[in-house]
Amino acid sequence: MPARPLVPAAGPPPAGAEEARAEQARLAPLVRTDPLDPDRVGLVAGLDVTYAPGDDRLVAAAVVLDAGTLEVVESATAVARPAFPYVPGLFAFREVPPLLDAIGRLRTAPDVFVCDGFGLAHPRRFGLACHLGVLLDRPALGVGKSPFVGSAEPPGERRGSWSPLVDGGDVVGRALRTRDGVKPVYVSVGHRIDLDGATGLVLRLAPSYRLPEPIRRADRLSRDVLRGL
DNA sequence: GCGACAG
DNA sequence: ATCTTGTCGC
Repeated sequence: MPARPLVPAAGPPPAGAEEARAEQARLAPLVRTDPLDPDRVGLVAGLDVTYAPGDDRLVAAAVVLDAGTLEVVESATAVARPAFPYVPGLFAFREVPPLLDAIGRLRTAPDVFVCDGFGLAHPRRFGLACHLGVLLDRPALGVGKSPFVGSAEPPGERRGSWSPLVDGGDVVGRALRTRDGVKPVYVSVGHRIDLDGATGLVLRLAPSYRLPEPIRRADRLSRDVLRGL
């Protein structure tokens, strides 16, 4: 028998918001928070999607990097049309299908998936990073550029400082300073990783810029491919 | 009821 | 997300 494929077969998209929320409720209990040592991570995949200004085309990119050297090992892209509108809280239904498409074209199996968005820092505790992580059943984390839910005190000005992101009494993530004096990023657990592990890994992946290198690479690649269409 | 709301 | 140049600061 063949091994379980890295990427599961895509089902039909939800017919509407109600159906999408039901899907989230069904999958959310599957999220696991496991300790993960950032220093034991070998390969990471950065994920991002770029949208065409005029028409409804989009490009999803997955770029695999060596977590130690931050060198690109491999990358893949997928061109698609969004199968779901943008609705805050249902973001994953828009981006997960094309991202799975791109991930399915990789020949390596990354240890951790780094998503442009949130995981548990979500109104129903099931953001993009949780959704993708659960479908793949692989470790995943989310990095957002602005807070989505909850609030956090400004972390210290030095790189590495962080403060808890709290929503409804839950710690759902961290505001993390990746560069001295620069606006923090917001880190949250996606799946099979804990908040300490996610924080440590993001710091390791962002030695010189605000955003982790895997996300920067995926962002650049998806833009470049879209420009060439 | 009103405003806010990842990308 | 996307439409967009130069400019200030390290």
